[in-house]
Amino acid sequence: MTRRVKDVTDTARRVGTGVRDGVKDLVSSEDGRASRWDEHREARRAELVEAAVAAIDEHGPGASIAQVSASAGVSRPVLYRYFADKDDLYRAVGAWGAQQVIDGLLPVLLTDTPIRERVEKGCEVYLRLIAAHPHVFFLLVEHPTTDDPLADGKEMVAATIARTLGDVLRDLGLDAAGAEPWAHGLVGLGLSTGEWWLRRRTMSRAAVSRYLSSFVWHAFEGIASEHGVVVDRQGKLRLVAE
Amino acid sequence: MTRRVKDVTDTARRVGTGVRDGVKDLVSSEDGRASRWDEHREARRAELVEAAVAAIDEHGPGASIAQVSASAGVSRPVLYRYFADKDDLYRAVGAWGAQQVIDGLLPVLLTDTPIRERVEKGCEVYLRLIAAHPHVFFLLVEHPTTDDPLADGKEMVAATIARTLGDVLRDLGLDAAGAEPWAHGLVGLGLSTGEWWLRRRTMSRAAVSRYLSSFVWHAFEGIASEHGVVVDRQGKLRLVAE
DNA sequence: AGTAACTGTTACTTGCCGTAACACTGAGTT
DNA sequence: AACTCAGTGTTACGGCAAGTAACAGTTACT
Repeated sequence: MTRRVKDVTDTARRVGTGVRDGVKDLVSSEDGRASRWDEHREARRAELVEAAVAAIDEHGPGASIAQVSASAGVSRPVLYRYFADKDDLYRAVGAWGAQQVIDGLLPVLLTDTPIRERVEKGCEVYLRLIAAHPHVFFLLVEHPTTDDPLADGKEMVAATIARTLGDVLRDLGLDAAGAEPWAHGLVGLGLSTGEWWLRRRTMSRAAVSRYLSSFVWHAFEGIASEHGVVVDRQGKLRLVAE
Repeated sequence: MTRRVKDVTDTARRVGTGVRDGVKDLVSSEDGRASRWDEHREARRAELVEAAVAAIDEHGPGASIAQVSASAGVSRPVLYRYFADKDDLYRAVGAWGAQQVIDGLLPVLLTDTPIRERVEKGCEVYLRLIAAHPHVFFLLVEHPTTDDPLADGKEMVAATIARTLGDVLRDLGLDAAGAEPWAHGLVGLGLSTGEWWLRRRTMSRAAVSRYLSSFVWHAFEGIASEHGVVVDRQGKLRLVAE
């Protein structure tokens, strides 16, 4: 797995004839032969990511390209049409996993039940999700982070959390600079706790979930209250005079 | 980097003649020609780990065996006399880094200044340490975790924290089962926050340190107080009637 | 009809890990 | 003093997995 960061659009370039690179994006001069594949590529990429997920489920996070392509039922060069290299493919898998987590988590966090309940439910959901694809989860953990929040799984999740957390803080008129470090820290907290749990399995999901959520919750509440924000009896945040 | 876990003592076995495996550890029958190297091996291993650290500092966490051996001034096969494979070597590097962290952290955490101060100081020290060898730190982050707490860096730190945290909880007569998940979570929290900081460098160390320590501190205090343990004015823990 | 952008293949190159085979040194054994 | 064990080190090889080249077939737009 190389560390080199490649432009995601390389895939397109690799195939291009070079002739069509000049004045090209004028609306009328579009060649239908070029554009008709645009959505197909996306679909195919997604399909191959699914195959990769299956291969990783089966062979572990170190699954080779050969195993992935076998799982997709094609030969290896095909993969290289859609992904610049192994790293690119595995980053896409990471993004897939992250999306799963985000999709599972956001709805839970954005209800208007008491905050602590949301945190507890969120942990529960999170643990359930990672247990569904442990190997993919390990891949995500181990995979080197890139700086691109769109490509890297951990970054995707962290960015999402940072955004929503920042919103909350700003709404309360608090310093929002902490959103980023806290979000990344939170992600790490989840990753390591999850990894420990999945590897050891020495504790029920419910139990880890309680420990995890109490960690998160108390950190949140403590920080809030230090800045004059308390949680009232309905479980809502409220700014009180300091 | 293979995932296979190898017995650390393989190195010794690989060289053994096979004849001397039977009744051997009787005190008198020791052959001095065998034993005289025992400490030397340790020393050499440590020396090679140092070289690996230097190579990683220079070439990044993906440094090849060739680069490490070059940095040590020897040829590659030499490395394989002391380390079963690349994974073994890099695990040793991880252990080295973890030891740095533990050595730096424990003295700070075990003073008897107010607890919050210790946490803050600890974060500060931690961030300073990882900034000294960012690439080694990244290696540690990415390196797949093994189940052996003696070999894996993250596990080493987590185990240490789990032990001391467990002691504190037991002293207070509280449920200590949370020590493990919390310790691992704490490690992840530190790893991810550290990684984010080192990669982006968008915030001063002092600032991250404050955010990190407030996260940790409030989690700690909140959990404690939920179980009837408060922090008094001297910053000491005190069990109060519930 | 012609062609652009795919579908896919087999066979190759390259890079790096890990090992084999061999020569030398120096302290401990006999 | 002769022997031998556990080291020191080398160069050269084998093998696996990533990534590329080169080539053949298909389908819808021009």
